[in-house]
Parts: sequence; C-alpha cells; structure tokens
Amino acid sequence: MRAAPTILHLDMDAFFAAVEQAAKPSLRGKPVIVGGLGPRGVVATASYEARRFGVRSAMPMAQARRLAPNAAYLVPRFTVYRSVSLRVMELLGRLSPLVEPLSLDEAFVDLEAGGAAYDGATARSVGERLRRDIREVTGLTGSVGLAGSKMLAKIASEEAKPDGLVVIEPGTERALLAPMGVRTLPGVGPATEEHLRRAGMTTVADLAEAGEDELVRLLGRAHGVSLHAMALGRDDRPVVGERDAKSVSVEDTFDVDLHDRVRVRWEVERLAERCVRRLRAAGRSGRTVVLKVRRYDFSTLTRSETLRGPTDDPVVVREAAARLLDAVDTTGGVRLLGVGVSGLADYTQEDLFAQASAGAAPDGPAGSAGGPGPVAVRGAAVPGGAGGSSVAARVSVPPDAVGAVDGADGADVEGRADGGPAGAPPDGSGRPGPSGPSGGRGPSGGSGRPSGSGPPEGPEAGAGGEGVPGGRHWAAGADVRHAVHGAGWVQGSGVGRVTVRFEEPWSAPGRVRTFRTDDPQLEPSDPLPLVGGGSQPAPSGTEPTCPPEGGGAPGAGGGARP
DNA sequence: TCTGGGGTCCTAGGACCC
DNA sequence: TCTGGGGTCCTAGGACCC
Repeated sequence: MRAAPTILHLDMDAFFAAVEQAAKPSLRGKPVIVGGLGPRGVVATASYEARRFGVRSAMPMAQARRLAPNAAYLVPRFTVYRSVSLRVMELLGRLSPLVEPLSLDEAFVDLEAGGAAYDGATARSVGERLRRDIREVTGLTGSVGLAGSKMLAKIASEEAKPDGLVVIEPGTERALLAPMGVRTLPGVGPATEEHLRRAGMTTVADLAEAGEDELVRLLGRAHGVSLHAMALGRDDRPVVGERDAKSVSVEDTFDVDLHDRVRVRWEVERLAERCVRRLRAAGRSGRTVVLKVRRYDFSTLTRSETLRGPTDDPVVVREAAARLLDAVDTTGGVRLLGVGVSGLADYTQEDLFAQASAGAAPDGPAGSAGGPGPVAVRGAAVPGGAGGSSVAARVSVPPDAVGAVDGADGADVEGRADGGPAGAPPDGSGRPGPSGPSGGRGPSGGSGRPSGSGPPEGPEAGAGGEGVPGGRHWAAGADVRHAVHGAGWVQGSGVGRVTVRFEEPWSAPGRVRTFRTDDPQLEPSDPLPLVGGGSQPAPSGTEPTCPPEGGGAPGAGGGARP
C-alpha cells in the first residue's frame, strides 16, 4: 500500500475480438465472438457489440448462438494476439523495468520503479499517454487503473472499461470498497461467494467487520488472512517481473465422448508428445507427469507420477502417462484428456546429474552420443515401490528431431516428435477440439484425424485442413489466400463450400466469394500484420485502423453480415 | 447442443525420517 | 511395550484467474 497511485494496471478492451475487428474491416461495429466453434466450445471473448446481447466470456458457444445468432463467430488466432501483445508490453517496458504480465492482454506496472511517477498527477498523465500510444501502435483501446496497490489498480481498470482511465486516490479505498460485492476481491469466485453468503456476508464491508479469525475459520488460513486484509484495502503484494512457469500441460476436449480404450490410449500418447514439444521449446524439463481425465459426467480426476529426475524425453513422458491411464476407469466415456509436466527445472544441470546417478546407460557414453541433448531418467514412481529397478537412462531425441515448429508458440502444429503412435487414430470417432462449424452430426465427418503426414497445415491451428474426406476443413476466421483474389478470411463453410471475405486490415470492407472446399487455388495463409509491419503509418486520429474513406464504420444497418 | 485451455495456489492425508 | 512432534515429499482434489 503506497501513498501515491503509482501502480498501474492495463487491461485491453475485449482483446481477441478487438484484434479481429481491427484485422477484418467488415466486422467493425458488429458483434464478434471469438472462441471454440465445436459443439463443446465456449466463448473466449465477445466484442462490446456482442455483450449487448448478453454474451459473456466462458459462456457455452451454443448459448451465445442463441443469444446472438447474427454475430460473427471466429476461431482464435493466437499468433496474431501474441504479436499485438508483444507491442503493448514493449510500451509498458518503456514506463518501468518492473512489468508483470498477467496474460496476453493484461499487466501491472510499477511506475515508481522506473521513476516514471511518484505522485497522482504524474501517474495520471503517464496513464493517458500510454493509452494514446497503445492506440497509435496497435489501433486498439485499453483501459488503465491507477492506485496504491495491485488489487485497487485492477479494480480501477475494471471501473474504467471500456476505453477509460480511473485513479483511486490512496485514502479513499475503504469507503470505495465497502459497498462492493465480495466478488470484487481477487480470489473470491462462485464457491467462496456462496460460502460467504451462507454465513451472511455479501459485501466487502461485511468481510471487514467479520474479522480475520472468523474468515480463517470459514475459508482456511491462507485465504482467510488475505481476504480480510484485502477487505480493509490492505494489499502489499509487490509488482514482480516475469516468473518461470511451474508446469506445462496440454489437453483436448472431444466433440464426442471417447469409449474405445485403444483410442483413449492413443490420444494420451499424442498429448504426451505435444506436451513434451512445448516443454522442450521452453528449454525446460520436468519431474512429475500428470494425467487428467474428464469423464462423460464431467467428473474430473488426475493421476500423477514423480520420476527420479527431470526429463524432457517424449518416450519417458508418454510411457508414464500411459501407465497412469492404466489405473483409470474410463467406462462410460471420456470427454477430455490432458497430459502435463510439473516440477520443472532448467534441464541442463539436473539432467546431467540424473544421468550420472542413474548409472551407466546401455547407450554407452550417452552424453557425447546425443550431443547436448538432455538425458532423461525413467525413475521409480512410488516412494516405496519396487520401481528402483526400473531405472533406465535414455538419450533423448536430438533437438532437431522435435518440430522446431512449436517455438515459443502455443499453437501446436502437429508434427512427430519421434516414432510415436501412428498417424491415424485407432478408430474414427470424435475428433478433438476445434471442429468446424459444419462439424455437427455423428459419424458423418468424423472419420479422419489430422495425420502426421497431413494436408498442408496452416500456420495457425484453425486454418489447417483436417481429415475431412474429399476436402479440407476451413475454420471460421482463419486466414487464407486465393491465387486470384488475394488475402482473405474464412467466413463460413459447409456442404463442400467455403465462403471467404477478401479484405485486409487497412482495406475497405471487402467482398465475399464462395468456393469448393477443395479449390486448389485456395490455401491457408499467415495472418497479416494489423498495422503495416514495422513501419506503421497508423491512421491517426480515427478509429482503429479505419478504412481509408473514413467514417464508414459499417454502422447501424443490418448490412452484410457474416 | 452445458460447461475450453492453460495456468496458479492451497489443503489434507499418508509415508517417511529424525 | 500404547503410541509425541515436526518437517518434507508425494498424491489428489478444488478454487480461482484470464
């Protein structure tokens, strides 16, 4: 808690949806909903236009479609969001060396750490300036909160939304917080809210009055203590720079529950390999392998196994995940599978050590054979288990055998990490995750899997061709290029046809054309930069990267909608 | 047409050790 | 010869956040 409002919280407004509107001129001023488009998808972000219909983050897509049937529904394009986020974070970095990113679209900045501001007036002008810069560089709007603590800065930015700035002057916070609902405080979700409500507490003032002991009794030590402090406006958490990740995980929800054990196992092995690719891309290794299973009835369980030492070997992780699966009853069906690795270490030292302690490996001078490639240890699982004898060292796959593809990029492009499960799933049902808007009924489209040798895979997960026989799958919102018509994006697809709108971030709203899904002139493409790459002559003054003719926000009329 | 994906932190019980 | 106490590690689950 400091005496001046010099902790800044930035929150970009409806970030994913706003990026899509900036990239797709025909969507400006219209309801846009970004999220999973499959039968089990949920809303990631809704534009403010869509929120007017009651659409909210985390809402099931099916419900969103009922509320806003005429909105544009788009698959997320994380690579674009990441690149925009990077530019925003760069701007924050100019304000202070102490920047704490919370997600792609949110961060705390300690303005005192860099000497940018020590008083309220200066902080305010820094915040206003930041908002202008963000708009100029990205064409997007962000909301800024300024206060003497993280909690209050965040509450302030929430109040500021959209496209505003709010300062909470130190000294005023208790009065401000008192009438607010308990959900305002960080760490209070639906469960805690209900818990407190049953104890007769609904406002922050109620919590302050209850006293620490009462809250600890109700919610447990850690939660109780911190909640009581927050209710009094006390929050001394410092802004901390980037932290190392503590776990890496991947998971898939299937369009249709999986019943076949063989298929379930195959999916687990795929997930294990994807997880390892991410782990290695981050230059880490981990000691504990976690399997997650969500069953048909949404009950979720996890099983974990801790190895002797950290590994980044796909074979080791895959086999551990498979062992864990053996102990799980999946009768009734599986809705989701996930594989994660925790207990992360930077792999170099630990793995060399683990290799040494594991004794001589059959591979001989493993270290030199595999080059710098880390060595993995397959360890005894259970503490008292007989596992000690199962220790075996392995030289892991050389780095270049692992798709360099992944890079820092979460968008897992399918690619073999090693000789894992074959390219096709043992049975043909229920593809995971992002299924097309067409992907509705039963077995009709469900035969294929994205195979290892798959069709020309787009740079972004959504764009690629999935194993739909006789044609590729085109996800709504994905970037494409046509040999004749140029750059555009998929507006929709179905029954062998794909509809594309040809426009670019800086163009006027474009035209729509329809093609056969297997049209050879049409291919997935890289996303275009929002504002001219690098040399951005941002259209000054006006709305986010407006089309040249100015005022033409496709406005009111129910004009051409997707 | 009920409920994504990637994380973090906390709690609680049992094993194990001193 | 009735069984304390504390610390650490591991596992499982739950709440929460964006």
